[in-house]
Amino acid sequence: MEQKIIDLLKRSSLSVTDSRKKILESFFQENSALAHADIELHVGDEFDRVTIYRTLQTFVDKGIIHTIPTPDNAVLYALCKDSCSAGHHHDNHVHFICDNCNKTYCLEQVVVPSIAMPQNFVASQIDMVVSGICNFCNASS
Amino acid sequence: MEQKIIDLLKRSSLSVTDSRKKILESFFQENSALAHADIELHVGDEFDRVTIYRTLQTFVDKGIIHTIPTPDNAVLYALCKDSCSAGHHHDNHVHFICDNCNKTYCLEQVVVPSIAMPQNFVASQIDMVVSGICNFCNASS
DNA sequence: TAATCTATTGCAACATAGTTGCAAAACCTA
DNA sequence: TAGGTTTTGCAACTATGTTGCAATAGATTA
Repeated sequence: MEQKIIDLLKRSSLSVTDSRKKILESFFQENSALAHADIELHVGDEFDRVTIYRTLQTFVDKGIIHTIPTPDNAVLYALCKDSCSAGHHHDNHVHFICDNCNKTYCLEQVVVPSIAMPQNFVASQIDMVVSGICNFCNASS
Repeated sequence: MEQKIIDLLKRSSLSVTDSRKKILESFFQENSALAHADIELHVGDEFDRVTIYRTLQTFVDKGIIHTIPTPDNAVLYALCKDSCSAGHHHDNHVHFICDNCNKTYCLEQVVVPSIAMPQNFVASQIDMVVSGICNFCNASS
């Protein structure tokens, strides 16, 4: 784990610092998307609020994580797959928000469908967010 | 215009007040989605910030407007079509954000496609936000 | 592994967005 | 137009996010 995280940071040409390691660890431990507040909880008061904001921004810039738009306008972050690179995200998958447990997942295997646009509209990016009940909540009820 | 707005308010069993009229007017004048800040600009300092927040919330509750999730997590509001009613929105259309003029439109004629969900995931709502260049910006370049 | 240079962090202060309680004002009904 | 009810404005507060700058930690090279 520790080594995997260090490798990822080096591969992204980022210096390996305690806060970056701890924050990345949060993402590897949870397999769902995290809000800034979730991360603050996870790392405790070991690091400054500002550091977390800046670290998340750095990770987004480097293509390590991507943001997810949600209907209630909370900012969520999730790990990118390997195909993402700095400044060029490939997260064309659907995001799923569970109304029950409130977790957000990347449905890597569900690709956003292409749609027909009206005359003279040109699409460059499509975000698709589905809400409902996730597999874990369905299984446990 | 004035009468159309008053009718809409009465139909929604809301009392007809100056702020509600002025805020609805903003939506009818602009045919794109509006952020809280846009509305504040439009109505000037005639009404309190808090009143605008509360009025928008009331309109959402009554099915007069709906919110639009955006990739940069700004809250946008747009008029609902007649098929919307209190507590029950039918805005299953695609939303479009222009990267050039930065306006957001409801593409009423483009319906969100249904997608196949993975085992045990059940979808109840789908939001689809497309960004790119709108017809107006394409035509004028 | 010590010296140095650069990148990162923490602090403080600030900016913006949104919420709540309560008294005053506006609206609706009869 | 008098009454009760709803809406508004004000003030204060919370949450969220940003910026500049000095101190610190990480990386590099000898």
